[in-house]
Parts: sequence; C-alpha cells; structure tokens
Amino acid sequence: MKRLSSRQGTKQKKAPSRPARMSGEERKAQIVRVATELFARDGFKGATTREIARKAGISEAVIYKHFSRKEDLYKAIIDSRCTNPGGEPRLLSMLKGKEGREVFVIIASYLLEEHRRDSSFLRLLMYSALEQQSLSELFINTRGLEFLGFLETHIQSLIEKGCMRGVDPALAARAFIGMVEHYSIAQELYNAKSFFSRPERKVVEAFVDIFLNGMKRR
Amino acid sequence: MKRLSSRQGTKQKKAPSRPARMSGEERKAQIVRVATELFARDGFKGATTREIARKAGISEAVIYKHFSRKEDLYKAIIDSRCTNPGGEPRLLSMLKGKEGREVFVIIASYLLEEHRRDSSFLRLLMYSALEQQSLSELFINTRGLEFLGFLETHIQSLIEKGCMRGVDPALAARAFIGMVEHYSIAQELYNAKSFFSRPERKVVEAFVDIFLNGMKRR
DNA sequence: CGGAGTATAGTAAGCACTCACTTACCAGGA
DNA sequence: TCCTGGTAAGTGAGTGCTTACTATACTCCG
Repeated sequence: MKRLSSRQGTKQKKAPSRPARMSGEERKAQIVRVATELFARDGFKGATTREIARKAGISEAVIYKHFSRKEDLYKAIIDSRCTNPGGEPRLLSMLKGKEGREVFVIIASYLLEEHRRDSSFLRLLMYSALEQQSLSELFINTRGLEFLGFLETHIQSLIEKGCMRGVDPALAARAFIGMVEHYSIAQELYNAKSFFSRPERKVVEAFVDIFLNGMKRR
Repeated sequence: MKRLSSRQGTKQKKAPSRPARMSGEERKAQIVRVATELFARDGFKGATTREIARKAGISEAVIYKHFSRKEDLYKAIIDSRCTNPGGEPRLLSMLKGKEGREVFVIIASYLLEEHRRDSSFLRLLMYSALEQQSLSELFINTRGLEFLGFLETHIQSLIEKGCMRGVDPALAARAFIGMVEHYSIAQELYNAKSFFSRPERKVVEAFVDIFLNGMKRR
C-alpha cells in the first residue's frame, strides 16, 4: 500500500513522514548549508544538532551518519568556506594588472559587497574567534591575513616608488582595512542594517579618498 | 548518620566547605565581577551558572538568592558597565577644551588604551550583538553610538570652519573610529595579541596622521 | 530567637550522541 | 514482467550528562 510513487512526479512536500531521499553527497552538502546558517546565527555552542536536523527535514541520526561529531560538521563548514572559489582567489584575480587608486576601490568594494551578499561569513568569523575554537586559526589565516599581507606589500612598493609617504606599511594597511571592514562589522555589532546606510559606492569613494589623500606625499 | 557535628565545635577553616561570609551587597558585587569575566569569555549561552558559582567559591543557589534569573545577572553586568564612571563621561571630560589634532589623538588613545586595559568589554559587546540579546541595544547606545555622534558633530564643525574637506561627516567619523577600533577588534578576531604589536603611541600617531592629512583641504 | 547566607539534593528540560531497526531503491535472475 | 535480496538512507526512542533553576534544612551572628 502507500506507494509513494506519486512523489517522484510531483514536488509536493505535503507528506511529513519521510524526507525526499537523497544521495549521500547531496545530503551532506545540504546539512552543511543548513548548519552554516545556524552556526552563523547562534555560534558553535548555541547551535544545536536538533535544530539543524529539524531545519534540514531529517532526524539527528542522519547528521551523525555523515559527521561523527558536531565539531566535524563545523570543520566541514570552514573548509567549504576557505576553499570556495568565490573567495580570496576571486579578489586577487580581480586585482591583477590594476594599479593606483583602482586597487583600493576594488578592495573596498569587494569587502563591502561580499559582506552584504552574505553576512554569515562575518558572523562565523567573529563567533569562531570569540569562542576560541582551535579551528578558527585556519579560518583566520586563509581569509583574514592573506590579503592584509597583499595590501601591505602593495603599499610598501608604492612607498618605495615615492607615491606614498613613509608610513609603516603594515599600519597603513590596517588603517585602510579597518575603515572598510569596521563599517561592515558595525552593521552586525550595532545590528544597524538601517541606522547608517549610504550607497555602497559613496562609502567606498569616501574611504578611498580619505586614505589615499592621507597617504599622499606633500 | 554522617553528622557533621565536628564542624560545629572547631572554628578552624581548614575545612574547604564554607566560603567567607559576606554582606549581601559584597557578595552581589563579587558575583557580578566573576560573571562578567565568564560572560565575556564564553558568551551568554556559553557561560554556566555552575562555573560562575564555582569560580566565586559558592554554590549556585547563592546566585539565585541575588539574581532571580541568569538574564538578570546579565542585565546587572551591562548596567554596571554602562553606568561605570570610567566610561564615556571620562572621555568627554578629557576632550573638554581641546582642539584640532589633539582631539583625535585623545580619542584614539582612549579607545586603544581602554581595550588593552580591559578586553572583556569588547568581548561582551561583540557577544551581545551576535547573540541578539535584546539587552544589547542599551549597551550599544550608551557605549557605542554616543561618541560616534560627538565625533561627527566635531568634524562637521571643522568642515564648516573650512579646516577640512567637504566629506560626509558621518562617513568620516566612521572612517576614523573604524581604523582605531578595528585595530582592537582584530586583536580579538585574529586572536593575535602578538602577531601585530606596535607601541600604542605609534599606532595612534599613524592613524591620526593618515586621517587628518586625508581630510585636509588642498 | 530571627533572618541573612549557605549547602545539599534535588527537578525537568535540553544537550550531543547512539542503537536497533525500517524503508526505499536498484540489480539481476526467473 | 515480477520477485528477491543486498544495501544505502533514514528513523524513533533511547543514553548519560549538563543545564537553569528550586525546595528545604542548616549555621552563624546580632
């Protein structure tokens, strides 16, 4: 009886009994997707396997078929974030061949846009740092420091070429990233999606403007 | 059975059983102090009443004599932080009568020093924002936005006087606070107490220098 | 004595994680 | 075409532990 043959053709999810059967890899990816959302919202400790399961429409046991511990699931999320092709590599390729002001505009736009598009990354980052996950180092190194280093080198060479003043390039890089990233962080910190909204382009212009002018030789 | 009568007669404190007796207010303040540390370390959800009690050398029940719910304890912490006299009022009084470059130096020094002295505040702030505590608004408003506003007004007047370029003063204020505050936040985010350490004075000089030069009229 | 301060010993609910079991699906022989 | 067994995918009902929070009795001091 109860042949579920109908499911195949129709996409209706009215039957609450069993979820759509999935291949292992599909399911695994789905779990990671749901878990990302919840870890970003509630942190590692705050997110529960129960809710992840519920939101994925499966039982908790399925999670443990794919990930032997909650921590493994977290690790999988970080891996997927660090190796995903939409990340730093994209930025670095965008920067290829660019010079002068445009470099800074691209970096600033990238950071702002990236965060607006997907605030979960920043939240994951902040949580992982606060919770002192040992895993957070991986996170930090691949997504945090890498291009701070790039910027530092870039500024260093501009100073050597005489285009910029002799400010400590590491500090200068931090100053620039700080202006831009703090703008995004503050939207989370002050949960103020609205309290301070300017067109993204205007924000970028102002920051790049202040920074480049500030670094200009007299 | 197990009559603990032995304790009664002797006054020796070799028995680790009972803590020093305290007055209600003393005990309350002590609990808040310990709890602040743990909430800052682990967040609201992560911190447990059990550990707070253990670290204060008392039983959980004592906590609940003073605070009817865990949330009340959290609220007490925030109150104590917001009304504490070492906060914004101190900064604003330091700024009184100051002008020009010095204003920015004072603000930057204040932020850096404040955080170095007590990083738990920044952690509390970040946690309360991430965990979407309804209480965080109080936190934010009294300690976050207030002097962002002050800075904005100050910059506005400098622009009107013709000392600075006509950049959106709100954006300029954010840029400056961003540079400075991000420096502190990054020490938590990248848990890099060491990876990037410059003398505080140098950091302040560099940031103020870049910012003021960037805002100068041509 | 009375009451503030404290401990012991709970409670019910929630947590990560497990296990014995059921279902859906596919391959291949009749 | 239908039957059948192997297996991956999924489950419900746990386990033992931890959580926030409580009921109640004991101890000290004014």
